[in-house]
Amino acid sequence: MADRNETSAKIVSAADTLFYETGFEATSFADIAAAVGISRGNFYHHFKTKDAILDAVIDRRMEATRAMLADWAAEAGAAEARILCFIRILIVNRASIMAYGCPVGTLSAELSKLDHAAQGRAAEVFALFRNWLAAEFRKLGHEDEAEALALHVLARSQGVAALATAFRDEDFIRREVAALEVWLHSLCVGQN
Amino acid sequence: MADRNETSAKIVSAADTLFYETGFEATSFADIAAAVGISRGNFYHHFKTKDAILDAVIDRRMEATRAMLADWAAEAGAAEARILCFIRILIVNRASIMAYGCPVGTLSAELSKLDHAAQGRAAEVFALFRNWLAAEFRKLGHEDEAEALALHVLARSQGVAALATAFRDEDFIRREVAALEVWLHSLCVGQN
DNA sequence: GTCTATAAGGAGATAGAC
DNA sequence: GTCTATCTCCTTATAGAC
Repeated sequence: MADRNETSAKIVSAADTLFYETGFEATSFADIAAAVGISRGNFYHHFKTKDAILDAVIDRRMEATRAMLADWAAEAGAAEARILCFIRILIVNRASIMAYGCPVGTLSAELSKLDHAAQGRAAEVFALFRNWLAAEFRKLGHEDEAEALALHVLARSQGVAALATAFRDEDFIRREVAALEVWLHSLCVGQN
Repeated sequence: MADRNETSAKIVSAADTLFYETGFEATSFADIAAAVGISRGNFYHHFKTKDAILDAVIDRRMEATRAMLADWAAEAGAAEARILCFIRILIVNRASIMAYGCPVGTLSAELSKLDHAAQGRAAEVFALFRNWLAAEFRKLGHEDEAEALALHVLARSQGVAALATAFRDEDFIRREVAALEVWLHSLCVGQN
């Protein structure tokens, strides 16, 4: 649906980046068209409205997230190692996080303020992480608290991203990631 | 500076609310003028540019934050009780946080994406909380870690606000606040 | 200090030629 | 499938009457 052809895919890819780096509202059709290298007129052949592009961008992010979570499940053997993959995105993506925040959290926040129809779909990207993390915590033996633990990790990582953007402090990111690793390990002792 | 007269103060107050509830970029002069009940023309008599209103709004938030922190310092005796005042804003303001997020964090995030000149001033509101919290942690005897602990509490509360907005989950807020209270108390044992 | 009227430009969106 | 030209609406901002 999102990648009917090459030009459509390029548009969605450029919109994805621009929505992340400058925001949904602040990104104009002209900006996306310029990034792809097509005219504004041609643009409307592929997407009728700005909301249609947003839907395609969220589709793209859903797919990319599913692929990333599947990769982590394939690479790392134990649940603790898999959850560590999630926590360490903060380190891997620290440069873009300090500049633009978390793509999931900032889009969700912006759409909430705009009272946009797609805010529920944006939260589904969050839900993908939440459900994946909860499944991993269940594997660690935390059946009853799995959902709460998943939300806790998600919240900690969102908070780190928010402050990292405000203060541009890389040491802070590393400190918080280290603290999260200690916290996670304390949950695994004797249960892994 | 911000409240030269009554109309100016009304404009800044209305802009403060609108910037929070719908975002800086998405709020137009017409929106603010309509909220105050004045014409767009009159508007420019008080503020020449949109950035000038933003500066005044940040000034207003800085003042309001200083006043709130001073109140907490006056009300609550021990450092633990004061820090609890901060943590419990999440409960007190849960309705608006679930709808629009944290006013400090969401403005900071939006200005970062816009690469706006005022993003540093928006981060100063964060710094007000950080410095105040750090001072309280020092009183608890955590001299060396005071800054790190302050950033940690700030990050936890930012993360809770971000996910509360995405999932509109009040129970989640209460759970995380309870966890923060336990964490804080563990830092106070034998040192308060 | 407040208003109406209006300028100048950019936004989303459309029509139709090639 | 891509383009240019255009439409309409809304934005920030100004001019000038009262």
